[in-house]
Amino acid sequence: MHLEFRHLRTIRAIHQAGGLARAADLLNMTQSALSHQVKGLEDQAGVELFVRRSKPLKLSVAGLRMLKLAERILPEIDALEEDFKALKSGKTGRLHIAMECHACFDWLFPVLELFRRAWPDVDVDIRAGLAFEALPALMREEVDLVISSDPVQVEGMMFNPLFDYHPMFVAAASNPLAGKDVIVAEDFRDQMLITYPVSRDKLDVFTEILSPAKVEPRGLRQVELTAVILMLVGSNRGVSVLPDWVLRDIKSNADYVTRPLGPGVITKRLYAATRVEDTLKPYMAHFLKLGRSEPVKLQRA
Amino acid sequence: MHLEFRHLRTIRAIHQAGGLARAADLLNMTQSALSHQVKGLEDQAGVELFVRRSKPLKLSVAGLRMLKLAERILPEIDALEEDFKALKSGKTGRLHIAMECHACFDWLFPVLELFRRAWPDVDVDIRAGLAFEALPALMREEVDLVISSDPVQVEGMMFNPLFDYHPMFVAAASNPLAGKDVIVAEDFRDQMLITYPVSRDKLDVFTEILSPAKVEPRGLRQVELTAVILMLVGSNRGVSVLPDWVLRDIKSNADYVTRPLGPGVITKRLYAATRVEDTLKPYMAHFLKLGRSEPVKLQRA
DNA sequence: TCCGAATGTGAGACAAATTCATAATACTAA
DNA sequence: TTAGTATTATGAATTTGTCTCACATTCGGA
Repeated sequence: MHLEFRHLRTIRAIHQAGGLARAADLLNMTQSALSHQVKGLEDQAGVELFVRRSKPLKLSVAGLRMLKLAERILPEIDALEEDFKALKSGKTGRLHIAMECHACFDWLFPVLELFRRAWPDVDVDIRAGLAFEALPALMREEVDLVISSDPVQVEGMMFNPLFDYHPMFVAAASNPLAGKDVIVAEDFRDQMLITYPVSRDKLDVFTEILSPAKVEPRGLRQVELTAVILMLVGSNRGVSVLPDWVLRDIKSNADYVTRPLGPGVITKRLYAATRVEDTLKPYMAHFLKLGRSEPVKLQRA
Repeated sequence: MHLEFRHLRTIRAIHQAGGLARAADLLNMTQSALSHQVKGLEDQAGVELFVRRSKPLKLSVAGLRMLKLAERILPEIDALEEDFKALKSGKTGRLHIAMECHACFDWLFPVLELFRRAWPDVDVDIRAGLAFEALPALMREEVDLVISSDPVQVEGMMFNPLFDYHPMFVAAASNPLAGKDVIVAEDFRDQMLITYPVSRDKLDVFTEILSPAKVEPRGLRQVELTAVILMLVGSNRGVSVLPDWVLRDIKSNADYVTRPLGPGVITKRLYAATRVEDTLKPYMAHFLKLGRSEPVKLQRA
């Protein structure tokens, strides 16, 4: 049975119009075409859809069954078209974010809260699973935005700068290094270093300080959660290097000391990588704007 | 946007098969045709339905939205086809009955009870409203069966005989006519006659007795319900003529007398009129069988 | 950088849907 | 009944759309 949407519309129109000729008008086609179509449909279905004995053509039992289907399905099609229209105009869409940066939760969450309120119809998600390669996933449209501090030139991708930050040294107030104003690579030799569980090329402390100086810390410990890292640091089980925005809460805490890394001032920039065709979408533009301004405000607060 | 079921099937197949070429196999068409179709669909929708960057073609966000629709709608289509198949094989259908015979409730109800148990999927109804013309309604498929005792030759209709009955005279035991063994037309001259509220040509007492003899009863009273007629007769407010099956309950009641009409024995036959094309449907055949056998059993009980 | 697999393109064949003109049929009102 | 009107059916020609075939293109991995 070769049913088509056309047929459902026909059934509905004939029912509404109460007759074939009027229905033909409704559907902008000739009465003849409708007659042919109806006949073909009945042949296909092998069932009489209409009562032909009476002149203003009327639905039969089977026809009514089909009408019910039509009235259930056709609005769904319209809904789909509405959704597509919204998609095209950018009112709706998907914003699945992959973070290459563990500590980014801290500012990303407040930003996403603001975003959700402005774009309730956009499907938001964060993929913290750093196991997979974020940029290829972005290309494959498995995610729509990647937070990263390592911009690369890739066709079809765009690295939108968000804000600058400084990797900061953090240790317990009781740690001997608390006496120094600036921490340099050599200072790590006697320390247990606590980092997120990612490869060294994703960790500022290695890329900016230790690797260039070819210094290896006394020991290394990998911890998932920022709060746990701070706890361990607080009890002097090790030291760490974290973005400054993470440390705003403990700057005024007497148990900790935070120090800039040296010798020179180290500044890093965070980027949001997107597919070029997405960059112009209104909700994406809005998210980028929030991602530029909000974290800065947070740092000041 | 010119969506068709074909497209929904395509979306689903591509998702299932995980690629355009494999999907083409699934749908028994060339990969080329699918490619054309998909392109056309995307043009129509104005939305990218697929991620083309990676080679085994994959659904995009919009594509997934459409997939959801497909998975909701396609099973419904299948269900419809199932229903139609069942309709064709006659498992399901409609049996709306019109009665030209008021008293038929008495045997029809038990018959319908039996029928409902055997054909639960057939939509059963009785239209007692005798206001409308039953046979034209049958033709127009407003009803599917007409109980009648006046067979007529009509193209496309069939009068299936059910059973024979005898119109019987009934009166109060105190009525003078109780003394007679057989009641003839002249006997009605002094009586108040109680009938159903239908035209004379539908009443056995007129068609069989009074009209031929050109006798008019003393008075006429029209009452809707059989039980009320019997009540009035019991209190000797009038006499009546009813089919014998209605009177089986009062045959043994000392308040009433029932007498045959004369001079000759009067036998009438009840028919079930159907449209010829319905007559072969299994459920219809079954109903006719029940209509032939059950009322006879009832009369004996 | 090359190979193989997967998708895209264009022309022609074919099927299906539509239209126009007209016939057949049912309803309505006198 | 019957004429008149409204409604549906039919047939042939035309248009539209979809498929296949053959070939071009692109992508991903060795």
